[in-house]
Amino acid sequence: MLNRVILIGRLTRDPELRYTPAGVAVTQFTIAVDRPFTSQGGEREADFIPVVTWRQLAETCANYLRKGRLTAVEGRIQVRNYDNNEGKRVYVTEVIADNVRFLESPNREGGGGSGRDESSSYGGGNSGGNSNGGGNRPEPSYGGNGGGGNRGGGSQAPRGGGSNNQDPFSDDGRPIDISDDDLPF
Amino acid sequence: MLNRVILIGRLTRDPELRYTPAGVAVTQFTIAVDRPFTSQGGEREADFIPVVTWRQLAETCANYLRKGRLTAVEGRIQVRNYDNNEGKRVYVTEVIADNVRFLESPNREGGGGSGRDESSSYGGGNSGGNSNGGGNRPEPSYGGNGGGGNRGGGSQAPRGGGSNNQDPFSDDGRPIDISDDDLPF
Amino acid sequence: MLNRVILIGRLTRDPELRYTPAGVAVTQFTIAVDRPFTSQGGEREADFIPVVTWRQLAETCANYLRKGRLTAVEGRIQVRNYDNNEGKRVYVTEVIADNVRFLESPNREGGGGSGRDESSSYGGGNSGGNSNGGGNRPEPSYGGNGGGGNRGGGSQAPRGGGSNNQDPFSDDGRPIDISDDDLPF
Amino acid sequence: MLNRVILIGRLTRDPELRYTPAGVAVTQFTIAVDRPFTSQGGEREADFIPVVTWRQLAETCANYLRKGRLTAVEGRIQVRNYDNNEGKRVYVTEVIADNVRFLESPNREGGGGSGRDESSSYGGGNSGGNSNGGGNRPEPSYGGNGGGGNRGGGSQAPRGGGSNNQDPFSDDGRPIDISDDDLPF
DNA sequence: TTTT
DNA sequence: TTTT
Repeated sequence: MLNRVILIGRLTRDPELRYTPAGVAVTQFTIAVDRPFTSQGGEREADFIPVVTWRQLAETCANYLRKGRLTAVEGRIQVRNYDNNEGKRVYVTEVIADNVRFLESPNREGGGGSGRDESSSYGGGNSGGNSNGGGNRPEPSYGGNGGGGNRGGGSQAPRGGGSNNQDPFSDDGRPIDISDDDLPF
Repeated sequence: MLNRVILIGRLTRDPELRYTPAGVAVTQFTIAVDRPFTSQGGEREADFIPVVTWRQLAETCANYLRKGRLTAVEGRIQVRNYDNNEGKRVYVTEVIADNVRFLESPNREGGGGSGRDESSSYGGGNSGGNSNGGGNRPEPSYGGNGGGGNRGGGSQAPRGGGSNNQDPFSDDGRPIDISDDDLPF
Repeated sequence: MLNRVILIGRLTRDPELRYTPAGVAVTQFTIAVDRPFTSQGGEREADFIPVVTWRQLAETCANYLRKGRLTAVEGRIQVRNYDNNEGKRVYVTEVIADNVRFLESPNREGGGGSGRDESSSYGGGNSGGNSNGGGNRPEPSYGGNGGGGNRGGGSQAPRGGGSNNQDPFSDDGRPIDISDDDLPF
Repeated sequence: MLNRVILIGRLTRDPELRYTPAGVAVTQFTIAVDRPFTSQGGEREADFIPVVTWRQLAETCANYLRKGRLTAVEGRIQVRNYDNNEGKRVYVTEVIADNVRFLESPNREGGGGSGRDESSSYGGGNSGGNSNGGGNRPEPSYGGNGGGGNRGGGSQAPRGGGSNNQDPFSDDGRPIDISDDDLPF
């Protein structure tokens, strides 16, 4: 009856933008949240928490978030389940975000792409960007059966390079050519 | 770097109290949290979210929470992983609670046990109980590899029936005789 | 850039429904939230936190909340200020709620009105009602010094009579009806 | 019974460190949190929310936070009241923080002090610092109507002067020279 | 009294 | 001005 999550952490990879068969944008990424203590062995540990965003927020996240970027996420915990290829029920827990805050500005000098150097200095400041999900609509579903998630290389998720344009469709933005079975959610 | 969850929902079963080999109390339960919308088919859906509490809070939850009870949980998301018997890595997501609020008072007239009638009328009011976890200590670990979790019947988790005693040790409270392999986390 | 509050407490009075000059519904109430510790004198203390809801949520709160009722509130902190009659700036801090959970069902036997007996026993269960604010729109303002919205006394705010339309307590009130086989744990 | 606040915003000034008569550290600062919408006049607005931290967390905040810095704050809402010099009751709402996250590292090139240039570029990255309050202890009080708090001058409030011990960042941070009469709490 |  |  109440389900609220707030996380601050860093993306473990570039976000992945997909589209449902009906053309709804979905972006998935994982954020690493350091635990507030060290393990018994003195190790610094983190939880790796999968995050899903939908529609306009999905487009914005795909355009402006990158691996390593510090990010605040607000949403709710969702537990999906599906039967895997061995007929065994698998449970997947994700945070469905309705608000994402970009706590670090992108590196304007640097080029695009997921492999770029993240260590160069900041030219501007950290103004921080904001992005809100819509209202309280349910998210579209995929019809139940989850799946693998193809993670090939390349530029499947269009990203707008260093463009200043807030329009998520300023880059190609068309549905990617992957089968529904590859959708990881 | 920040990881906060607040849930309100109902227990799907009575909580399960266990002890680590070192004698630390751990209580596990699942709360069903209704989603704020219905599915495409108009169905009322819920997320079933596993919750873990430790030490004193574990004892209190085991003593005062029961199946169906409305409960508020505050904590953080933790993602554990272990390799299952087929050598495959399994990820388990849980909420590690440090604050649990009992939003419904126990039924004083009713007897104890997990099968009792929950529908009888309230004699007093719903004053609500409170229980806080300790500080920011790390939780004890089990050494990595999860396992099955024996869920036999009966009264493995001592529960104090309708006793008015706040002391979680008013019932026997001694470690239960189960092997570590039975620990569900 | 992120502003999130979650409170559970009891109404100190019946909620007050007003309307802006433009006819927008606003409901104000205060919830008492017990502090998690006692004062140095061993006293049990509480914070009295003003809450404001708008539009549909305002109507629902006015209809279903009453003095003493246990309630969960989700929203954001807002700090207004205005110049009082002495020309001094006054700061007012409120929680603008976009989600309110009714954690106690109304007493169906009892009559309406703010002075009714709250001590009678519960007939059903506490299924809990839900009510969400709309999207992310800004709230209408009063033009500075609060107030506005005239209403006589009496029954302008219909209060949940037996109406079934959007009654958050219209469901049967039993714990969620799911067979054990559906439970994923 | 539950009272949780999470804020992300920027300090409007340098934090102010004080000590209670008993020698307990208290740091006060205000964070500006941009509202998620513009006013009817298209203005970008913010809420200015006072934050209070105690003990070790107070020292750390005084040492490492500065005006303009992006910060995450976790805590609870507290409403104090006292009678002012005209015998009128005044209510003060603050967030008592038990967890503060430093989302921007200090400017290593720049000098210390509250008037320094904040616009120069970052040399490193934004690793972010962390600081947790203790457990669930009540905060020391000032004896009701604010004020008080004597402390000698000098270096009781060291501000990281080069010390390396648990310094998330390091800058100059000398004690502020303000009389006790200026204490707002 | 306010931050970017 | 405060709730249980």
